[in-house]
Amino acid sequence: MERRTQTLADVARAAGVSRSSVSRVINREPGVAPEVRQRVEEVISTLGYRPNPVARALATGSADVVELVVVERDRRSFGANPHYGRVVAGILEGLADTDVQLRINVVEKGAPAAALAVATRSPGLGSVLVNVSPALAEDLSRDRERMVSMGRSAPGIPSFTAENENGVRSAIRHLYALGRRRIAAIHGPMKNPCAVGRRDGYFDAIAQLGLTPITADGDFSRETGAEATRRLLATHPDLDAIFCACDQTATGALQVLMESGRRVPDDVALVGFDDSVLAAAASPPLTSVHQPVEQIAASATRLLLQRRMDTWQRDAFPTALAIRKSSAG
Amino acid sequence: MERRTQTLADVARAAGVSRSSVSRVINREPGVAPEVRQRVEEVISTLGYRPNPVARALATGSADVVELVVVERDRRSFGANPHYGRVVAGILEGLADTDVQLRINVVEKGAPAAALAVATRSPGLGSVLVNVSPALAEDLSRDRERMVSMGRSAPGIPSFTAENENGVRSAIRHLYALGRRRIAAIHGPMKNPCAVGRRDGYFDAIAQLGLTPITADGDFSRETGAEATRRLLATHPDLDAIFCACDQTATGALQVLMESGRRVPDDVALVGFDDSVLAAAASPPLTSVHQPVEQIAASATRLLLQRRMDTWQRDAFPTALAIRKSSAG
DNA sequence: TTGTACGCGTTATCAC
DNA sequence: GTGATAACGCGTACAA
Repeated sequence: MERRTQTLADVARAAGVSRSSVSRVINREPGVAPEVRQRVEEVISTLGYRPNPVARALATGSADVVELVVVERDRRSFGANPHYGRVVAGILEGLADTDVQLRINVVEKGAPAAALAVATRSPGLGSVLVNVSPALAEDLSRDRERMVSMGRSAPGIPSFTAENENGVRSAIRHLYALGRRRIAAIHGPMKNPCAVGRRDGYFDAIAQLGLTPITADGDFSRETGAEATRRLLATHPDLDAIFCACDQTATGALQVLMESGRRVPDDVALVGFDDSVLAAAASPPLTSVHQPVEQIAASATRLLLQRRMDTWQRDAFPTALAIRKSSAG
Repeated sequence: MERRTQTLADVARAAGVSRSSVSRVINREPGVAPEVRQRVEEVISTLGYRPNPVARALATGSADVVELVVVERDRRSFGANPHYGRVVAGILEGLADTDVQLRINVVEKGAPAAALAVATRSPGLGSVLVNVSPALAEDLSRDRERMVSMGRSAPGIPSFTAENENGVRSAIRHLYALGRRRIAAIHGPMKNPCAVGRRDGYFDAIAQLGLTPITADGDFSRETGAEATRRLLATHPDLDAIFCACDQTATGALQVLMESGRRVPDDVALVGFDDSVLAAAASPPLTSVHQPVEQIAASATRLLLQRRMDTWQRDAFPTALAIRKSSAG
């Protein structure tokens, strides 16, 4: 019953050809007689043959693996951040029906040794970089050529990102249309290009609308979102709207707003960025700039899957404002 | 510079022994002269030799891979559920310093074909099952022996879970101590053993305290949490506390409670289960039964890593009540 | 205890 | 166009 899994040799024998020919058929190489190709393909499907990826990896020297390289404080914070769940899901989507595996690498912040360990692994199809600084990207590119970055980009590395500026602009305009005129912003870490883009979008929109910018710095975390909100309320007790650089930050802001006795959205409207599960789960539900993280990750992955990848590709995906109660009329 | 990666043969040559001996040293096999072992180990470290996992996999017929098998509606819902982020982080923790990879398999609900596809992959060290029904587990066990289940268990499969009953009991007692006497519960799906355990814990605690049970059914989702809360408020407008089978459900309940004009915790106290990022991010922050998901996943993974795994191991991890504002004094 | 020789399943380089 | 044959790097009976 438990028949040994079929091999290339089995197929060759059944088709009456050599293993070389079968290999050529499998890899869609030219230089095979049509009738031979036909017969081999039939045998393959009747036998249910599937090439052994391990043997192939040994022979070619490169495995069918895509690596996700994430820089985070530690594994815990990687697991707790909803963003990475979406990234993983997106990569898996790009890998569907592909027999390519996903390998996850969490590089702990400020641990160059770990980064080096990552590089010593056997080479794969390439790496998806998330939250990787240009310096580390430079380091990595010494051992691996095929890389693509989500959001953060280093020169020479193709990057896929969301239209951060546009997304924030639409959010600010939305708040303006609601009658809000004292619209504050809590930024993300300025080492992060996405955060920079969102900040720029805020200042741009505010200027265009003839309003006065009110800002506080943060680092994408809930904690700094809360602190920043306290500072903002102290210095600008009359603000009537807050835009946060990400949903996590927005949840912190929401908690402080409620504590301070403000009603959301009646007194202060609140808008986040990401449209993660946190936005939909908040009370009241958060209006948020939707970012197609899954799509972005899937596209980045598919680029890696290509034999010859265009090193200069840079795609920006459109965002869309998901309007919920936290900024209702 | 770019010297070819070191191989077993290189080590053997440098140490003046045969490849077999080097292989034995690497795999810690007995029957090697101490001095030979010593010398080989030195050469290995000076050369910086690392065994090629691909070649090893081909030779042994089994790769250094742990599979995560998750049954979910689709990839999107996998990525959106904070629980899986923690599971992945836990597995990665269990795999630290191990060179073992993680392969993620999202089996779409009601797609037996997909489940079969999972089974056709090359065998690895074993599989961590999450949310897998006993029937599917039975199916899978036909092609793979080494499996361990998180939460849900099928006969013959070792399972790691949290002390669901105890966790809920402590939550209910906490609410009772706060003076709450009309404590409702929103259950999870009864196909899920964890949900069953939490329901049992609720009924048990309620009975011990001499209270009357007030319950509604749910499926761990935010949506059903909201619906169930509406039903509960309609039939029991005087309830003063709700326990939810998971945090997602609790966020739905919180939204409806706020909509209905109830104050949390003043009018109705709320407690969730999981202590996920959703609990800490909610407004007000949710009291929740902390479940050491990462630890559980790491332990399950380490069991898989053992050469001979005890098939009858069943561990239940203690929970701890994380008290926050939603059930404050 | 140590070494020889072969197998794992595929790709790649040659001749033919 | 096709088919031997040698890698790829390692595990492992078996013999020495």
